[in-house]
Amino acid sequence: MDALTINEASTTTGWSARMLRYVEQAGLIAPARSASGYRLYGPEQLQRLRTLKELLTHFEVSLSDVAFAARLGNDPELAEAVRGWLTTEAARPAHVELEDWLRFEQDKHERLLAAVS
Amino acid sequence: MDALTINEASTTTGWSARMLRYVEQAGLIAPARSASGYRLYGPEQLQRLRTLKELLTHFEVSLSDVAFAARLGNDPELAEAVRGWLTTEAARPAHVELEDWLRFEQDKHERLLAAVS
DNA sequence: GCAACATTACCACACCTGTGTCAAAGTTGG
DNA sequence: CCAACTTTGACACAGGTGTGGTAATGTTGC
Repeated sequence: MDALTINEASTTTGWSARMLRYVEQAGLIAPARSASGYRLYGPEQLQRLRTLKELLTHFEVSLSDVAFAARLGNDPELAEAVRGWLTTEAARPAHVELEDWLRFEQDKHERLLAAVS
Repeated sequence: MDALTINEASTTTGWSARMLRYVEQAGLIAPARSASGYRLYGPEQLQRLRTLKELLTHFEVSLSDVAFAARLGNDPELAEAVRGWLTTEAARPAHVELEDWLRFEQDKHERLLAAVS
C-alpha cells in the first residue's frame, strides 16, 4: 500500500493538512478513502499536489482559477460561450458589415443560451 | 461618432457606471478615451458588455473567471501548464473528483441562494 | 488500552470581489 | 456662464477565498 495519510502527505507535499482538505473541497484533488474514512493519497496525487503548488506560485493563479479551468474542461457549453466572448473582435472578418456581425453574434448567443436552458 | 459616454452606455447595457469602470479595471472592456479623458463606448463594446452580462448571470461565473480565461488566451505558457495539470487528472478516474466538484458547486449555489433570501 | 493519529464541524482573521455612494476637480453644450 | 456631465480617489460593506486554529469524536498500532 503506497498510500499516505493526510499528515504524511502534508510533509511530503508542503501543503498543510488543513489545505489538503480545502483543495479537496475545491474539487481539485480527491484522495481515496480507507474503510473508516481516512484520506489515502497515492503517489500520483502527491505528485499532482506538488505540481499544483508550483503552478499557483509560479504563475500567481488561485485555486479558484484552476477550479474554473477544470470547469471549462467539463462544460463545453461554457467553454464555447467564454471562447466566443473573448474572440468576438478578433474573429470578425474585416469585410463583414459591423451591424450584420453584431446581429449574428447576438443570435448565436441566444441559440447557445436557449440550448442550455 | 457613434460612441456613448459612460452614463449613456450604462443605460443601454444595464451595467452601472461604477461597474463599467470596474469591468475596465478588470481588463475586460477598455473603451477609447476622448481628448479630455472621457470614456467612449463604441457599438461593439456595448454589445460585448451585454453578452458579458449574460455570460455571468447565465453560467454563474465571475468577472475574475472571465479575466482568467482571457489571461489563458494571452499567455500560452500558462495555458499549457494548466492544461497539462488538468489532463493528468483526466488520465485517472475522474468521476470521483467530478462528483466532488459538483457537490462543491451545489453548496456554493445554496449558500448564494440562502444569502439572497 | 492508550498515545497518536484521523474525521467533521465550527470560530477567526486578513485579503479580494462586487457594488454603492460621495467629494473634489475638470469638461461640455446651449 | 452655468447646469449637467465626466474624471479619479476614497470610504463602506457583504460575501468569497485562503489559512490557521479548537473541540468532540472515531481509528490505528504496538
